[in-house]
Amino acid sequence: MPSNLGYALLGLLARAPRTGYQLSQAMREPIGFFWSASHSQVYPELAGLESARLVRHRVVDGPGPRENKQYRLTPAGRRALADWVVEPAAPPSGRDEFLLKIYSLWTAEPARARDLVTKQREQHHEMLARYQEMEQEFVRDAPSEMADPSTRQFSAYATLRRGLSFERHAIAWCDWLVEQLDAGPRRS
Amino acid sequence: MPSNLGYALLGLLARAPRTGYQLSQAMREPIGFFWSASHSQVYPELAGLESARLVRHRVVDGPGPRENKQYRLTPAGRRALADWVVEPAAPPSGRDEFLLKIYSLWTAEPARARDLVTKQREQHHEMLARYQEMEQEFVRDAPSEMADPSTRQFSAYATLRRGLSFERHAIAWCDWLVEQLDAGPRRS
DNA sequence: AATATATATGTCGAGTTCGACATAGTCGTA
DNA sequence: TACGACTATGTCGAACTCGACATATATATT
Repeated sequence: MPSNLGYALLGLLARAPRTGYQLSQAMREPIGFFWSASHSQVYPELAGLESARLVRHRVVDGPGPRENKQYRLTPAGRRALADWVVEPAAPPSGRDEFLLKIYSLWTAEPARARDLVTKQREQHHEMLARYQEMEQEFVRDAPSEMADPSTRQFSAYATLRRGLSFERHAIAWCDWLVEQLDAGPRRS
Repeated sequence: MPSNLGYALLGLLARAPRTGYQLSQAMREPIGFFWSASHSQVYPELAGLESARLVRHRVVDGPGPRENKQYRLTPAGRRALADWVVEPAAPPSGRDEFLLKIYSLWTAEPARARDLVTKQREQHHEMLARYQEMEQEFVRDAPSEMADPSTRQFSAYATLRRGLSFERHAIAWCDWLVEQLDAGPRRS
């Protein structure tokens, strides 16, 4: 049984054949927005998927110095992916270093605390801008597929839409927090 | 240098002295909402913090069968926590199994895809209800501290507020997604 | 009286993840 | 022509994480 990373790779290969290097790049972006992995994880996982007969590869020639192994899904791989997709997902273990800091924010100097939050707000703003650019690309390149749930473009757009919503709400929350910090201690 | 888990424990001990068992429970809830860890991680980490002189323990008697080690922060521990809090947080590695499934949703049968999303929506709804109960507890127990950023209650409320906002947006996104799935393939 | 659950602290092994190391050709820039 | 960045595939070790195992008393339920 593949790991989540394995299914991420199967999901990419279901869209198009790719080399290990290309898969590694795709794991940075766009998959990295919700599941990241470095190339040192990708290559062993890919070997595992092949020994489980879920993917196959053939050597093609490319610009690089090494042999290019292009991977594709097998019918069994396609089935494994479709079965996994509809199984309920485990609740996210939810590791957010920033929220962990916020939980202890009361121990910090107020001015430094404010800096931390405004810096985080800026980062969310940058991510939002990046997502908005990606949204424009969808509108440009695949306006009709975006509304058709049976297309790979729709699935990708759905994840992007979650990112947009998430960043907007994170910014609003940062704004609220800065407001509270600026108001300071108030005895009622 | 402690790990993030170490700082989570320091953050709990900055609020009150606790035993390893109590810390393990707190890592489930409320810390678990943004940073989870099982007791098998807590005990070794606690030993590490002690050898770094960031916490100290003394044996007290309790209801359990074993000795109760009650831990507290040292001045150095308090300093280490306050310094860590205001350092910028690393961007979250963002591992969301559900979004990974959504990225491959187009490979699934429409009816099963719909089931998956509505089930996820229900889970978000349950979490929202839980958070709302916790919010009521804040209003009941510490209405004045909630507005004072220098209190531990404010910090905890700030994280709760993020959870509330996150769940509401997640539900709205699920609703949008179900709507799209129900509309089905539309050729324009 | 028996059973299950909570208290309480730990160890162990398997799996996951990350950064660093290794190798080497191509292409654009200074 | 030297340098860095990109292409391309892989290994290695350290750290992190999780579930299972181990032990043993107090309390509540059946």
